[in-house]
Amino acid sequence: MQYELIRKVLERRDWGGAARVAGWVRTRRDSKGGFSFLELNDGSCLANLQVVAETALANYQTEVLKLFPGSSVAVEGVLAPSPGAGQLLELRATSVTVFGFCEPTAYPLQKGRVSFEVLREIGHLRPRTNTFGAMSRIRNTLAMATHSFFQEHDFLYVHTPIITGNDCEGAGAMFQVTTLDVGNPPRRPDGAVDYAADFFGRRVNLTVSGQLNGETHACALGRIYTFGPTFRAENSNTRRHLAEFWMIEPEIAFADLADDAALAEAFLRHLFQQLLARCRSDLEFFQKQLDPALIGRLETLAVAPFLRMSYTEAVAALRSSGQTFEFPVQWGCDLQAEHEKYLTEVLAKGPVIVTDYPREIKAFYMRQNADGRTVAAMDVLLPEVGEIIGGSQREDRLDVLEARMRGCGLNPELYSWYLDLRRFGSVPHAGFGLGFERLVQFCTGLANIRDVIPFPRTPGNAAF
RNA sequence: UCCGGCGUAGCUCAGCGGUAGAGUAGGUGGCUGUUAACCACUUGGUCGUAGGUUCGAAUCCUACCGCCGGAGCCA
Repeated sequence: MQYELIRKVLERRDWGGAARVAGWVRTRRDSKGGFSFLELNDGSCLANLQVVAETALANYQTEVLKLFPGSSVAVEGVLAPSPGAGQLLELRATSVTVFGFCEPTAYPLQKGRVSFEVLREIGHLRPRTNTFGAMSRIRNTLAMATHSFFQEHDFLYVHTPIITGNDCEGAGAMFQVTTLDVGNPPRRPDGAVDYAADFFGRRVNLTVSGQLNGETHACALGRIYTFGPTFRAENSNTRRHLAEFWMIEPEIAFADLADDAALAEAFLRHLFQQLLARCRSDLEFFQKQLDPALIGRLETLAVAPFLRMSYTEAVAALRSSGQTFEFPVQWGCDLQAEHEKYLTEVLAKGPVIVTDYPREIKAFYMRQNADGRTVAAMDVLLPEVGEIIGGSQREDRLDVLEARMRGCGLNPELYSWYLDLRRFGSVPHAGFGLGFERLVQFCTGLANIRDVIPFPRTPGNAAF
């Protein structure tokens, strides 16, 4: 690499040593004392490098004075301690080479604050801001920490399909994938679209969950996880939903719900620890800008156990809370956002793992408990963000699962491969799905999920 | 999809029936080892779109579009 990262340069103290960097100008301040200051950022860290460019440079008048925010340059120079406040060192330029100028009247990222709403309209430029730089580094660290956690615990990374024929997974509306001419598709004699003529010879969609596929590998290889894109065609317009998001789905064999909850907690704890160790200055930035309690909360969660309660206990706690809710709490009803908010933000003041939900409000594949009315399900709830993990022990008894599917109006014949896992050497197993963007939200304090993914996909919006 | 709020200069916003404003960014000049630099002057707008009410609409009404917040769906 021809250029040294600014993050590395900022750690140096060898005054007089040479350095060569490249990056984008954040601001320029001119001094008639015979030089200009350039704040240079290359994305390697939050901090900028202060470059001192003297009028003696051959291109000072012709080029340096035309470096507005957004311009790209390479700078060669000599490291020196900085006499000014605000930075320890500076690079005294011996040459400034311009890659590209940046027209200030046209470039939307000038020095002042730009709102998140405006930044969403310039998704191709917002990675150049402090906020998106910090978010991107945190997102990267959380992704790598995900792999390190599972790899260190002997999980296999399994790639489940993006295109799926599982047309009744029940996790939400799906995007259809087809090569047929949608304006004039082939039709069967009865007028219905003839999907036998489609690319896969059947109707297929983008996946809403890798879980069913993941179970096949857990029930062969023991411990697996997936980490990939997931798609929901719901018309959701909230700060917590995306049509395309990334989900982490571990699946473990020979495990029950308690093992599943313990895994979720250990995983989250590892993520928080890694983040605190590796992204300190980015976290400090978000703490200063968005949430004064951010780092303290992560530090607590990196060591403290999460509060656990059964759904039945949660309902009892809500009913005796003295709070008036818009939706009255009753055993059997799903917990509303206001209820989850009370549990996490008032009762626990932190994450809560709620287990053993009523069978009727949960998915068909969740294992039925001995009480006959609940299933071995769990949700991990976070303050502000809401549900970040949904998981369960899977129903491993063939007859019980088939009966449950019929009860849900599903045709077991369409799931024969899934039922084979129970037919041939069935084992107790469990798993969960973690919404990666909601995790990034929680770890940055960014209120809107559209600001924690590079290119958000939401109803009516797929620009860039 | 439902409920509510908001669309005015590149950006952040004020104006809420009577000739379109401020800060900031940009330009010019001054000053300065500066750092949200500072001081003076200055460029910049079909007030989201289309109708309507009115002598007169950025301002009131209607519809549509977009954005934001809440709800539902969930991760």
